[in-house]
Amino acid sequence: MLDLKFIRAEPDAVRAAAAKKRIPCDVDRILELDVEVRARGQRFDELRAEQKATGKAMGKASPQERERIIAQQTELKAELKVLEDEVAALKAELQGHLDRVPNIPADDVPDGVDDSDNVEIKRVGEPTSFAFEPRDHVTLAEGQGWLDTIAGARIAGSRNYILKGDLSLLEGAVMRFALEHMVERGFTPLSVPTLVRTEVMYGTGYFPGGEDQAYRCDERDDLCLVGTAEVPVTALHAEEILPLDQLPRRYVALSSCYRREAGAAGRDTRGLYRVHQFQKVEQVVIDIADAQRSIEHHQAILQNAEAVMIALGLPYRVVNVCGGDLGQPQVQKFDIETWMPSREGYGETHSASRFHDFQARRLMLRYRDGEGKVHFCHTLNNTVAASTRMLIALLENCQLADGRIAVPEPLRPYLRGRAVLGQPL
RNA sequence: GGAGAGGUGGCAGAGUGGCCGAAUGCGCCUGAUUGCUAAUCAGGUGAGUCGUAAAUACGCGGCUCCGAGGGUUCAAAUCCCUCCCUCUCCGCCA
Repeated sequence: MLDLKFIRAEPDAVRAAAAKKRIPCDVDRILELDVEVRARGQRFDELRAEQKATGKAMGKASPQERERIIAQQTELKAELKVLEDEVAALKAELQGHLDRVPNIPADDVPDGVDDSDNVEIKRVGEPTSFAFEPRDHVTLAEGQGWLDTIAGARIAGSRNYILKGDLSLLEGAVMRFALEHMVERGFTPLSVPTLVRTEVMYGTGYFPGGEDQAYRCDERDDLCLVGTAEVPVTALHAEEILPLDQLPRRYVALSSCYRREAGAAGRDTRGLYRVHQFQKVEQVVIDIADAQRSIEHHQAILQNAEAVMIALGLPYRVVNVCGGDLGQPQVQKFDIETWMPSREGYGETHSASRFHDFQARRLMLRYRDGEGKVHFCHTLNNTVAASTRMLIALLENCQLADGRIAVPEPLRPYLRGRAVLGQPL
């Protein structure tokens, strides 16, 4: 959410942002409603002041005066009720608009419509070359008896899967490696709820707009399954005013992630690329409202993830996500895309976002500066490792000619020292 | 899930219809005093919003907020209803 005062002062910046992000936004209506709400709000405040002042005289009034006052107050009350309802309706409409106003993208966010317009800014490693015909991750995993998508679908529907044996262990190894990698870098590990109140989905900017992508409980419980630990972790300090000396906060959390993938029917149906449930290690930074500091954090969390990829020897590139592919809340987003031989291309494995105070404003996540003034924090987050897409990259890039998998050195301690997994196929 | 007790400012804790945005204590800030520290004394110390103003500064003024939302009343922290949360006991259970 943007500051209404900012929208009032810089309506053209908001219009430009909406255009760049291809998100509809009726700035004129917002400004109209803003004027109306304030005008009627002022009138309401005046009447209310009158009501209170008169009411206070009541206690000391004589019986005759009381009758007169009550008559006067009854009239006021009716007028106030009408005004109050009007203001409430206007505010609700205004809030409905504000909930959908996009955050302002950074100047160096490229113009573009969709992910095909994202701009590559860095490439590390070369696409893996093989002296043999490489297998895709499904062929490898099924060949080794490590993957059962038929049973997954029978149990939980399409886009669900069962990892077995060493692939299940490899998943654990990657997650554990990623988690410890971040703990070493000073991030505080958290175990968090993945079933959260709907208001938390709203606070982090997933709602309104992302309802189709999230699983919700039925009306008995006002809860949703999160698509990422970003949601509960960013909301950890909601409604708080953090002391300056406790910032920045750096958190890392391993969690299950749930995605409905509505609208993706028919896309990436084979294998583990697009699934309803996976595990992910996520990093979140909360700090003061300073654009430059946020940029530094953004670079830092990007590097934290890149270090994982480099340690695992996986070829990847970094893209600067274009306006049309950016979500409503982000100021800027850098995706890491990892080489996936079966796709003969790079596939998104990480997403590093910075939000300025967009999430913090909704979450009422604030801090007190050196002068005692209260501000909304800045928030950022990035993937460290997402299980299924990481497994695709590992299986396909680290496969040997005989269908076994060479384990990157950093993962071996989590696999009892084994350097190779599987049997010759 | 059943029974009971509660949710008030950074914390503790008063307040059962108007004089309460809220006693008191602790903490914190400023000043006074004091070799230093401690102690003592005086004053101050929530968030938000609207207005005033050259100003997102200081100040001044209004309004909102006593878990959330509704209701009763001329008037609600206080009475009623619903929900959320915490604690105690019982039941169930990984």
